[in-house]
Amino acid sequence: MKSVRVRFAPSPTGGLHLGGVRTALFNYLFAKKNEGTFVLRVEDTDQTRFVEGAEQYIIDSLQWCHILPDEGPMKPGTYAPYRQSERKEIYKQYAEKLVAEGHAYYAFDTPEEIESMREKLKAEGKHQLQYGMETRHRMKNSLSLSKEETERLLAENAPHVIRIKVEKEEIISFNDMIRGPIEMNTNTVDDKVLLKADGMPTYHLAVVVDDYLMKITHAFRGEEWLPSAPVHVLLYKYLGWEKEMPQWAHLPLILKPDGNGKLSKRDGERLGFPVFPLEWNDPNKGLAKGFKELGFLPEAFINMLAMLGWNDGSEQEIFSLEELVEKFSIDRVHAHGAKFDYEKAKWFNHEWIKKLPVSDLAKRVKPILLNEGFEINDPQKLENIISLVKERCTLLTDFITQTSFFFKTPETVDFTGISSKWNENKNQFFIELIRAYELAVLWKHDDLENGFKELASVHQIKSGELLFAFRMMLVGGKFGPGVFDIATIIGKEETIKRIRIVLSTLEKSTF
RNA sequence: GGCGCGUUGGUCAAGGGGUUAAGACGCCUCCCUUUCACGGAGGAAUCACGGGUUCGAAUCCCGUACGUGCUACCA
Repeated sequence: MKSVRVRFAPSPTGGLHLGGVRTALFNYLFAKKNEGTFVLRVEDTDQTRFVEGAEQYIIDSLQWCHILPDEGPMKPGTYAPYRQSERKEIYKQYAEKLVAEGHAYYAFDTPEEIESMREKLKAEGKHQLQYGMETRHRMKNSLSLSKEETERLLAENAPHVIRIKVEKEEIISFNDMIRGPIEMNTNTVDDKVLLKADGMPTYHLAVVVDDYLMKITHAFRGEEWLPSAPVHVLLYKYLGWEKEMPQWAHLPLILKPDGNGKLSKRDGERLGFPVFPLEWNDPNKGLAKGFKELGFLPEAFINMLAMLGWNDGSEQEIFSLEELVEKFSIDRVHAHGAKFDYEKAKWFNHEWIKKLPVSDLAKRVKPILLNEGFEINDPQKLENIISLVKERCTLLTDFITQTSFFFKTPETVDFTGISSKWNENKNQFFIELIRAYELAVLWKHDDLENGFKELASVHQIKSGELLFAFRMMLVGGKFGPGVFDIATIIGKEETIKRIRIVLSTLEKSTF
């Protein structure tokens, strides 16, 4: 059996958005599952749209998600180079071969001439405005021109492209791993440009040549490529590579959450969620935050992406990369698009925060807290804090507000809940609590709680109201883990300090 | 316009001739918790429409509608 080689071939023009990462993920899963090779190749066939830094961005993104290519632009292997701009001569050679064998031709038309052809067709009431079997004889190309004229133009270096010559009334059929058998008539296929006037290939020529030369066995790409698949099948046929044609899978689209159409960067801005794995700074479109910066775990990110268009038929929803490799099967990928749901994406992250071992989670949370200016000197203390608050955190960045009171005295305290019910008795309770806590030798959770409750019954106050006030003193707001857990961690001195601060403020405002 | 692909609650979805049509997110109610979460128990909400085929259709076939993609010297 031939070993599996899949390729991920993004174009470095607009970063790498959700759909792109998912294609990469499915490629990776399929390759791993079959103990095959994952090839990363860069489709920079259009220099005018190439964005500087995008190639590195793609690599960084895939590394963040732990989809590490075995081969790629960073690690040239047997089939290098992987950048299409570096393979220019290879494509030209095959394009010329196709011309020589009568499957392609030179076309000398200017864009204006093509435009006027379309205008004319429109005027004639035609629906199909393509440069193809119906129109090529009216145009300026090596099929309509005499041999001498063609040679003269070529000798003069007249600008020209090479177009595929699509034959009439031919049924193209191929099998899609997701959609099953697909048939299309060549009559609706136009004579696509294969080699551009600048000598660069179009995508159509480049994929076919690269996949063949790099011995690709399985090719996954977005559904938007389905209509041009016949051109690629034709190229395999004309180049005599039919037996080497990879198996295709056209992945469904990821759609906007609210309306219609493919998810775009603008939708993210409009609806307030990221569409890029990492922060992406497009020189033309500006900065866009990524899932990483917003506090997503890569585990949750790929888990969420995998479930958008695939499931294993069971009720399981939380999968690690390893589990995905084990369970993945291409025939369970859906044929229809799925709307992206940011709420569900956050739910995945929440689940992963709860699932990850505390020590692992601490490593990822620590830099975020350090960046916030929190002082972390005791790793065990950090882990204790994290295990106390992790259920309350959906995003990694939530740990900032959920842990700040462990590191800093609250700057503002929400008094609205306590000041209205405040009285001298309660005031006296806390004064005595300070005294009792000052005398505490061991600073233990249960002792603190018992002491607190005994004192409350002495004062004949329901401990609920007091606990609420105590929480305000320690946390500053109506959230966080148990108050005695907090007191235990922040320590005697800090606990007493916080009670005093609030007490004096209340004294000023209430009495 | 032409061609392709698709259509199960608001969203992600299981199901592939006989089911009370799973489950998850979100929403609502209650329990737990004298906070916020976690957790637990419930609830509302679905087979796009019309024809066939069949004893029987969400499931198979055909139409229609709707959605979406392509229709560039972009990928």
